[in-house]
Amino acid sequence: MRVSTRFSDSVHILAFIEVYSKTKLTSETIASSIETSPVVVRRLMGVLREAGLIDTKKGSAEPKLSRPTNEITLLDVYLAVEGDRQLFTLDTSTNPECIVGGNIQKVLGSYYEDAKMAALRKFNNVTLQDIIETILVEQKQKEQRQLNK
Amino acid sequence: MRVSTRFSDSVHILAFIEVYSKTKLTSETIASSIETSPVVVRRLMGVLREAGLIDTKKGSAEPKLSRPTNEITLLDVYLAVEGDRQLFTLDTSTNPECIVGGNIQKVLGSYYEDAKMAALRKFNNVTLQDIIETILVEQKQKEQRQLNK
DNA sequence: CTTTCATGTAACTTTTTAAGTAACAGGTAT
DNA sequence: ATACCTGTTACTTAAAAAGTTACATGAAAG
Repeated sequence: MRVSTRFSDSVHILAFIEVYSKTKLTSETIASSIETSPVVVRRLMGVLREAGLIDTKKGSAEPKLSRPTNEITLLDVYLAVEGDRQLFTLDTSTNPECIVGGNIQKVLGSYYEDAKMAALRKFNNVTLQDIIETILVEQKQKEQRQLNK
Repeated sequence: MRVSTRFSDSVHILAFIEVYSKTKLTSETIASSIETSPVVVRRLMGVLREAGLIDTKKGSAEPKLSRPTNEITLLDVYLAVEGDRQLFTLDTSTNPECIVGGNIQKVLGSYYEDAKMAALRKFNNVTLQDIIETILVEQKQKEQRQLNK
């Protein structure tokens, strides 16, 4: 398949809404930062709205975060857009008559779960505030490097 | 895109080779346990061979593990088939002129790396021997449940 | 030594999933 | 009332992996 960038783009949208909260936040504007189409942005924002992460009003370009940035974690965003889709993909059609084929799904699946959980725990410890603050620090460094030239 | 089951299928192949080491191990036989085509199996086995996990001989249906099962980890298999592909996908085309678009890749990317590393560390602690022993225990439980009916 | 069977590999097709595009009904606001 | 924007549907395109076909070449048994 085409690799999904929905998680990545959703974090982008949330960070953008916060960083540019003083400006006009049309799906067009946000799309130009992500370099995608406005429809893709509106679709993702629909998902984020349903997950209770943002508030939007039809017809009006004023999306707002539903909670402070330090109360939104990467895990919240991940779960909003990916749900409980498996992270490592099990082959779910294996021969049940075979010792290996008949048991590997359950066995491998549980190790996959452990690994996924380890990753999601990391995401639960990172907030949107962390992301934004780090972005702003990176930006200042970048500007300083420009000046030093 | 279609979701890849290569990691899953590769573990399947390795476990199958060990569990059924006394039988004739054609790509056809292995494929019937995975419920896929022999070509897919041969392709994956090619990858596993290049990664030094199995030894095969052209024309002869006698694949062998290159190392004992307790010296092959899920991480070895994962790296063999997935390489260092990103686990969580960054959107790599964002607007560099924007504060968010210009920095989010680096920032999010590093959190993605942390999460991926946490997952891979789990995989590095699980050996093929663990997988096989657990499969065999599951199988015995299954057989016992049959008898109790 | 030839027949049978298997591997390794290339080329092509199909399937799947998400992104991109077009269109539009219905709010919002000046 | 006019201009703009969202939310949503339907359709098209793109990308990646799996499935399929085909075949050259090696192995091994009679």
